[in-house]
Amino acid sequence: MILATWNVNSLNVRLPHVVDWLKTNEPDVLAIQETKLMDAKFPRDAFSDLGYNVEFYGEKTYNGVAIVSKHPINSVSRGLALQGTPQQCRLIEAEVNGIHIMNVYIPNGQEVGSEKYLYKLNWLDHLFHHFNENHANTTPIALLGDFNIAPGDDDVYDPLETRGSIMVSDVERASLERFREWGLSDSFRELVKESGQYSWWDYRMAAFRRNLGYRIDHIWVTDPIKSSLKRAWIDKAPRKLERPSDHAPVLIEFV
DNA sequence: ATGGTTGTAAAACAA
Repeated sequence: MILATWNVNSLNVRLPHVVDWLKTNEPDVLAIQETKLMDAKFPRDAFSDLGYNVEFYGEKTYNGVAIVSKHPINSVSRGLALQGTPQQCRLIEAEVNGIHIMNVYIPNGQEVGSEKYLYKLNWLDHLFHHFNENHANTTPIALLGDFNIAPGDDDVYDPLETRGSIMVSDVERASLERFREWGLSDSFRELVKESGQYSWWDYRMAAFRRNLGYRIDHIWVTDPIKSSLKRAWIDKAPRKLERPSDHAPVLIEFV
């Protein structure tokens, strides 16, 4: 079974890339973030024409998530309610092949200490409580998506230059570590130990060409999946295309 | 510290 995650930064613009990529890679499940599409405008047919089912949760201009799957998508649930703030479309979850798929677009946070940063930490708190209340770490769960956090110093191009900044700060990392303590493992790091492996490169400063990246897109899994992991990789090919997303797909294979 | 780029959508804002 192959699970994948990809922040496409506008499904409208990226649909040709996504369709080509699905044809080439044929994952069982693809979790998409930043569709930036209202549900009424979601290109469902583009996926069904390829033999994929799709469930989505979107809004105008920002955010938006979708689960694409060869298999039936059951028990779909959308959203994460935070008191006092309007809902943003950042979470969609479902059962696929006996696996609980949780597709997240964790807030970027903009700058450490900003209002958006506090929202990011608050959102992570709510996500963690949602885990504690609704799930057991003995069941097959994949938490995947754009986490907007580089878990370790090997996951960023320059740990000294970026130290303490957004996606790297100790507080963000500590918030994410709770999920590890709860029973999730970073599947990529279970299998790949090298540094310099990134999933996001800023559009600016020729960051991709210079490999000035961050590994912020993740597939974190519980032990039933971890114990059968075969492969984990980042597919940089779509990042090299004309008009690419700033993120590359991340994949795992397990039996 | 600022700026560099892309997407949305029509001037900023988010990333």
